[in-house]
Amino acid sequence: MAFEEEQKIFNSFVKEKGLKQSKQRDDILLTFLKTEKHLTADELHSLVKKKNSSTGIATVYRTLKLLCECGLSSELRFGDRAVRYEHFYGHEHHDHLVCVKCGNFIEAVDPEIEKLQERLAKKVNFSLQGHKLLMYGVCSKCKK
Amino acid sequence: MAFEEEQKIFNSFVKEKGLKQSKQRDDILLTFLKTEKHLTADELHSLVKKKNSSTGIATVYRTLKLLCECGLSSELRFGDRAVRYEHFYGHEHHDHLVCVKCGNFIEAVDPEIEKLQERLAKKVNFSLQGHKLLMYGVCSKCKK
DNA sequence: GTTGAATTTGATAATCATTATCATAATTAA
DNA sequence: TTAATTATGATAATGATTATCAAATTCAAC
Ligand SMILES: [Mn+2]
Ligand SMILES: [Mn+2]
Ligand SMILES: [Zn+2]
Ligand SMILES: [Zn+2]
Repeated sequence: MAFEEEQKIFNSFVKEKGLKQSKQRDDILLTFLKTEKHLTADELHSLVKKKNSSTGIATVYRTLKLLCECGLSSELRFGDRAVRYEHFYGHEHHDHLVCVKCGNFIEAVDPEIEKLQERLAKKVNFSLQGHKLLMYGVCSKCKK
Repeated sequence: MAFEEEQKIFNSFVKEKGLKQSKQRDDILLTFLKTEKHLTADELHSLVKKKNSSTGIATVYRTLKLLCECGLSSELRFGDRAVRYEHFYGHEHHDHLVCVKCGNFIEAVDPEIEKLQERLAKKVNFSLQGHKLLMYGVCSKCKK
C-alpha cells in the first residue's frame, strides 16, 4: 500500500483541528483508499468490519465527514437515497453518466463544458466553486 | 387562473391510468401551479392546508409523484435533504447556480453546454435522456 | 339516482439514512 | 503517570418518505 501521502494529509488535518488520531479512523481511511469505488457509508462500514468487527457505523459517518473536509473524498448523490463517497485527492474531476436501466455509470469529462460553465457563471456575476453534472440515459450495454 | 391546459393533461393522465379524480388532487395541482417556486412536499402541504386544512401529507406526496409522471413537474435535489419540485410543463429546461452562502439560486442555460453533453454521450455510446447540472459558488449579492 | 366495485384518503406506523446523546475508553501533552 | 480532552459504539432521535388500512369517495353500469 502506498497511501503515505493521503495518510499524511489526513493526520495533518486531524492535528490542525485539535483532534486526536485513532485506530478506527486509520482503518476507515485505509479501507476507503483501497476500495476504488463509489461507496455508501453503510457499504464502507461492512468492509471495515471485516478487519475490525467492532467498528461502529457512527464512526464511519464521522470519519467520512472528515475525509471530505480535508479533500480526500467527495460526496456524490445519484437518484437513490444514500450519499456516496468517491476518491477526490489525486483524481481528475469528472462527471457521471448514469444508466437508468442498470444503474451503472460512466465517468467522463469534457474540458469545453467545464470552460463554458465558467463563462455562464461570469455572465450572472457568480463565483463558481464547483459543480455536479449528472447525465441520465441508457448505457451501451443496456441498448442491447 | 388559466391552468386549463395543465389540468387537462393531469386529468387525461389520471383517466389513462385507470385512476379517479379527487378534490384533493385538484387542490394540490392548482396550488402547485399558482406557486411558481421550488417547493418541498412539506411546503406545498402547508399551502394546500390553507384552503383545505384536512388534506394529508401522504396525499401531497402521492400527487407530486403523479405530477412528475405526467410531465407537469420535475424533481430537484440541491444539497439539502428534501426533494424539491419545480414546474416542468411549458418551462424551458434550465440549470441552477446555487449560492453556498445564502442558499438562493439562479436559473440559467447555455445551449452550447447542452450540445456538448450530447457529444460527450455519443463518445461513450450512451443514449442521453436528460441531465441535472448544479453549479455551486457565491452569488453576486453575497460577494458583498 | 342507486348500486357496488374500485380507488382515494388521512392517520399512523414503518422505513431508511443520518445525526445526537452519553457513558466509557483511548489519546496525548505535560 | 496524570489528567484533560477527544473518540468510540450502542442506542435513541430525527426527518423525509413510503406503507398500511379502515373509512370515505368516485364513477361506470344499471
Ligand atoms: Mn466518479
Ligand atoms: Mn428551476
Ligand atoms: Zn445500463
Ligand atoms: Zn448568495
